[in-house]
Amino acid sequence: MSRRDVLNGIFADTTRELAAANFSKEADGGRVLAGPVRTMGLALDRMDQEARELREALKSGERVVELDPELIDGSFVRDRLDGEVPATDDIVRSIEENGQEVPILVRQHPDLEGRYQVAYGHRRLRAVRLLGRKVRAVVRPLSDNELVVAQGIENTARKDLSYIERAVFALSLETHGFGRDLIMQALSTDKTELSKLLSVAKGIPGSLVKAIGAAPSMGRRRWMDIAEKITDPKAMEVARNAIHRPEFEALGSDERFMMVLAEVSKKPQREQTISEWKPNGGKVAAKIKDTGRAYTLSLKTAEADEGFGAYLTKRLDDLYADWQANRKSKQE
DNA sequence: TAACTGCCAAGCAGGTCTTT
DNA sequence: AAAGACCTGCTTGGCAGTTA
Repeated sequence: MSRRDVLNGIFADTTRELAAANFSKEADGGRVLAGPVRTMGLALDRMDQEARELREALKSGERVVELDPELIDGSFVRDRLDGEVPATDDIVRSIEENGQEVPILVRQHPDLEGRYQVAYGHRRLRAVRLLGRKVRAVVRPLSDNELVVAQGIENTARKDLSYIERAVFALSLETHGFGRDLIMQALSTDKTELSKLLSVAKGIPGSLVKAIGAAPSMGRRRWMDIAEKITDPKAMEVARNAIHRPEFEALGSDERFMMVLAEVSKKPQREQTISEWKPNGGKVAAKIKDTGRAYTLSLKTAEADEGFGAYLTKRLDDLYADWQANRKSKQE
C-alpha cells in the first residue's frame, strides 16, 4: 500500500465529514453555526489539523510499520469499559477478511524501552491481537497532552463512546491532572457538558459502572438520574444488591442499566414495627403494626374475653382525651 | 415520539484586586 | 486590615435541534 493509500485510509472519513461541514457553512450563508453542527465542526477542524500534521510527519519520514501487538500497551488513560473485543465483533471479521486497512497511532512508551503506547486504535489493536497478526501502526513522538487529545478526538469524531465512557474518560483525565481546557478539547465538549460528565462519573461508584457496562443507548439524563438517586445510601444498597443478582449477569449492558434504574427508582417500603401485647392472666392477644402512616391493632380474643374489642371501641373518646391531656402536660 | 445532546443563562464559590 | 467589586471556574436548570 502506498503512502497516499495510507493517508486515504486514515482520513477518508474525515475528509468526507469536513466536506460536509464546509458545505453546511456555505449553505448557511457563512453565519456562525451553533449546536451539534458547530461542535462537530470544531472536532473536525481539529482532526483536519491532526491530519495535516500527520501528513507532514509522514512526509518527513514517518511511516507505517508492522509491530508485535504484545509490545503495545493501552493508553495510560482508559476510555472504554468493555474489555476484550469478542471474536464475533465486526472489526475482527473485517480485519480477518480485508486485512488491517487503517493503521493505529502509537508512541514510544515513555517508561519502557522497546514498548509502545496507543494513542488511538485500541479496538483495532485488540482485534489484531485476537487474530494473532502483526499490527500496522504509525509511530509518532507524542506528549501526554497530544496523546489524550488524539485519543479523545478520535473517539468523539467516531461517536463510539457511550455517555458513561465519556464521563469515565473525563474523570480519568482529571485524575491524571489534566486541566479542564485540555479535557474539553479531548472530548470536543464545553465546560457545561464537562461539568455534568464529571459529576456523573464522580457520583456513581466505579464498581457499579463496571457492572453495568457501557450502556450505549443511555444518555446524560438517565445516568444523572441514577447518580442523583444513589446519593441516598439505601438506594445505593439496592443498586449493589441488584448487580449481584444471578439474572443481572445474563442481561445486556442497556438492560442492566434499566434494571438498576428501576430498582433504585422504587419507593422504599416504610419500615414496619410489629409487636404483640398479652395481658397477665387474660385470654386476649393483640398484634400491633406501625408503618408510620397507619397504626393497626388487631385483637384475637378467646370466648371469655370476646367483649374486649367492643369495650375498647366505646372507650376510644376517653382514651384519646386522656392521651391529649397527657401530651399537653408533657409539653408544658 | 421519547430520548439524546449541545448550548444558553443564571447563579454559586473562591480568589484577587481596589478602595477606604 | 476589612469590605466590596470584580473575575474566573464551575454547576444547575432548562430549552431546542437531532436521532433512532
